[in-house]
Amino acid sequence: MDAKVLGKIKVDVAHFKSSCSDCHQREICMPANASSDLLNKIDELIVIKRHLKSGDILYHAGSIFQGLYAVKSGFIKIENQYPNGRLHINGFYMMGDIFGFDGIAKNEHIFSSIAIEDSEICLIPFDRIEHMGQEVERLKHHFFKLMSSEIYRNNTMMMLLGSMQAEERLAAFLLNLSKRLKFRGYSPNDLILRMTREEIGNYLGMKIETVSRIFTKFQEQGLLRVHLKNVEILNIEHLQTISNQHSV
Amino acid sequence: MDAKVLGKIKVDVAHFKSSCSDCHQREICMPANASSDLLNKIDELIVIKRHLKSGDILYHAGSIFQGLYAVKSGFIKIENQYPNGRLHINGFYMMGDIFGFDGIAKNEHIFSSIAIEDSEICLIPFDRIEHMGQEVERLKHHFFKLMSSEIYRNNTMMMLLGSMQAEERLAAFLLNLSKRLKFRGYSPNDLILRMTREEIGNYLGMKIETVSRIFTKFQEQGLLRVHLKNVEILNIEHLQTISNQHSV
DNA sequence: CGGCATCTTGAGTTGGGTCAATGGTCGTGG
DNA sequence: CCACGACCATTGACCCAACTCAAGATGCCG
Repeated sequence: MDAKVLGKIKVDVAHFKSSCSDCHQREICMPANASSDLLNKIDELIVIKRHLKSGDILYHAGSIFQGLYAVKSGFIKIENQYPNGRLHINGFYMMGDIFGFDGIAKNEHIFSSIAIEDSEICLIPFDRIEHMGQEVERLKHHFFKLMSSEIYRNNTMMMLLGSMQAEERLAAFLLNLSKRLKFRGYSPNDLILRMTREEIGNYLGMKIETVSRIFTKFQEQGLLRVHLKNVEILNIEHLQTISNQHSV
Repeated sequence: MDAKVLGKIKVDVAHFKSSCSDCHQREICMPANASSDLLNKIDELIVIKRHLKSGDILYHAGSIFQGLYAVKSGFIKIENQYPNGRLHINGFYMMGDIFGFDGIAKNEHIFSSIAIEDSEICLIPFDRIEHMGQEVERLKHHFFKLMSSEIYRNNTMMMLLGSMQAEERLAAFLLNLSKRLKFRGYSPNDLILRMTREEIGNYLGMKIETVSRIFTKFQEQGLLRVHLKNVEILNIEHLQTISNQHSV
């Protein structure tokens, strides 16, 4: 592994410091507390960088757990295929996000991980971290925090799925994407959806037709300008109101 | 702390070895791999045992994170109060379950934890574990596994909330309770619900009237015998069919 | 025994699902 | 460059599961 690659990876790793996995409504971002020692340590850990094409499967349910993954570029979806044939998309991960925690419990993955556009992914071998002892304690602690955030994020999704109306869900989804893009230095108003309407619908627990209808409605209300995967947010405040409106 | 108390705690701790946090459909139970050294180690860690009365708050959103909790007896619900006033019950924890992971991310709790019947709880101070070094590596690893299981459990709930019908949800809920009771050596057919219809409804993303109607319907179909909080499962296979039926 | 919380049941309404048809976009290959 | 086909998105008409509102029933506790 040459210095240039190491350098690039170091950039990835920087995202660890402030990875904001999927914050809905409340902020759950990590404190920027990783020392440069830690970063060097991680350089030794991140051994594999993989390029995925859209549709490629990174791992599927049952694959042996090798470690966690950091998204360098692109978009990844995590989905769960149930024995009865049902499928649920668990989350979308973008640059700087870390995923793969589902593999820790049984040492094999429970979900599947699929690129929804061409992506670059770094593997962080977990067992190596686990056996490096004291030095990487802070890193481990960070993983605990990431998992805890994931649990919080999940709860937010449960809340969304369990008690929000379709319009609120879509508004929350768009605001979440917007926030994550802003966090990464992009415009919070110009979204390019990397997923299909079908995937959005599955993620949000609604049908593709409903997703489509609500996009149209939001556009008619002047909240968005929608053209297929390009979504421009015109009135973020109103969108916020919608995502919170059905109180109690 | 006297020997008797230590002894009692050791019993709690045994649940760690095979804690089955909330398995829906697929089994996610932990391998029984804790050595007795480890158990002794944990004895040193578990310092506080608390008795809670029904309705008591163990911690609430914003409380400083002290550690994880193991349920010795009773029933605990975890709920999340949103700024807009909405409330969502995240899960129910019973004897042998470990909860409190929501506090790790920000070093303060994000959810609230409330006893829904008189309960006994053991605190496992997390920072102490984090700073005990190599010896408790396996314990830490176990916590990683528990958190990973929790993430899986959450996903199952998302799936349930996002795409299952009311009858399927209630069937899945009852089967889950049944399985957890069986796992702990109780009859899988005689359930005493510790939560109200309202709490069940909130957890499952449906209204109290719907919960009630479905209980009635299941009873009419001869699947259950229901009398308030006492539920006897008469036909577990049929219940299983219902919870899986709406394939694709 | 009364007061209160919880649970059940009924009647009417509606959000979002289903089914079906059409329209757009993009990649591929002639 | 255009034409074809595959996929994706939109729109309309209809329907039903679950919600809302409202009234009663049941059990519990002082």
